[in-house]
Amino acid sequence: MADANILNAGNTAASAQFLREAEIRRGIELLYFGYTNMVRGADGLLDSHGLGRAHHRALYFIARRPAMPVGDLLALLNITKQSLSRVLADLQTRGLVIQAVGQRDRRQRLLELTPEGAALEAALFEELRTGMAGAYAQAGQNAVTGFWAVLTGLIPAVDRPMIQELQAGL
Amino acid sequence: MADANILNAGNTAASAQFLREAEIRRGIELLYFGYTNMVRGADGLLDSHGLGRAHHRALYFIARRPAMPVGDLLALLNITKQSLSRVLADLQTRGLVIQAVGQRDRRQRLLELTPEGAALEAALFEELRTGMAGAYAQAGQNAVTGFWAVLTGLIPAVDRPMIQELQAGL
DNA sequence: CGAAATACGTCAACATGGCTGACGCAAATA
DNA sequence: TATTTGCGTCAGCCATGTTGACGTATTTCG
Repeated sequence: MADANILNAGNTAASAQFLREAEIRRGIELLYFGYTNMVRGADGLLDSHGLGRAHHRALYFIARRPAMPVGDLLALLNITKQSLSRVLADLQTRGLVIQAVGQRDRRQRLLELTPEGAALEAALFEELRTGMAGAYAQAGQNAVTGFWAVLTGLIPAVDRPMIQELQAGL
Repeated sequence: MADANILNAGNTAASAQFLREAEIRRGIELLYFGYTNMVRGADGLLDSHGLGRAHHRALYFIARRPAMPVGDLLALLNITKQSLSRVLADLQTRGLVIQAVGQRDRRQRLLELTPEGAALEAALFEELRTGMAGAYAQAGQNAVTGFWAVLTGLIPAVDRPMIQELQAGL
């Protein structure tokens, strides 16, 4: 992160060089292939449970933030409540997720994983963990820091607090 | 990249520490949000042309590798030819893509962008470029190198040559 | 207190972009 | 010449996103 200040301290010539199209395209492509390969890692396990990627995303975030209200999950997933409702209905029917009435605000429905849901999420996470841990180990800690920095920069500033809250204290 | 050797030279205790779950989850989440925000950047322009993300992916790769045979594009996109055929039919109908018979192998159909297709791809690329260039600039060159390294590690080794060929000489 | 806003659920219809299976044809290759 | 390869196509299905319209319980505000 400190590098940014050093490198871009008014050095527009170096910036222009640095931001050449080929380097941008390389980033786009690696991001595309890296992302799709990561999520593909869990497809087999999802399939064996009759679930899809949308279910995985919901399980993932509920595991990450237990007692999350439906509205917060909607904001993270950035989909409509109608889309989410199908996914949540599936998960509840299968006994993987339960809802509790909020205590502070009784209109809220707080989402929780059942023990079975937690077990499945853990198994799904393990599939992702393997790939990510391998990539981290190959690249080294310094690279991981850069990986985080660039990805953070891709997220609109308004959305960053939401994600920081997700990751806070973990 | 050299860091990896230094950091992981048989230091299993440090590795275990380094690969803690929280750091894995952070990577998963940033990769998810970073990827979705990047691709979302082009949605407006795609919409205004009546196209979707699948069309964008095809346009992108055809622009990247002119005269690419259909089979190569299928391998990059990792979808079925039936799925791709719908997308290519749309693009050809709109005059954005044309096919030429291969000279070496006349069974092949080599994909090319028309001038209109190239113009649209350039505009779509500009949407992505803005976001990626901003992230690169914020994070710094050193971070970008780490970003590439981690993402490369997420791609199965068998697939890497295909992507390197895509990026070769650019 | 009463009105308005909020959090959530639901029904219905539709679009996008994946998938499988089955066939056909022209061109290259064994 | 027989087989394999590269590509196209018809047909149907599935997962997951969308819009629009309503309903209900609860909270908040004037």
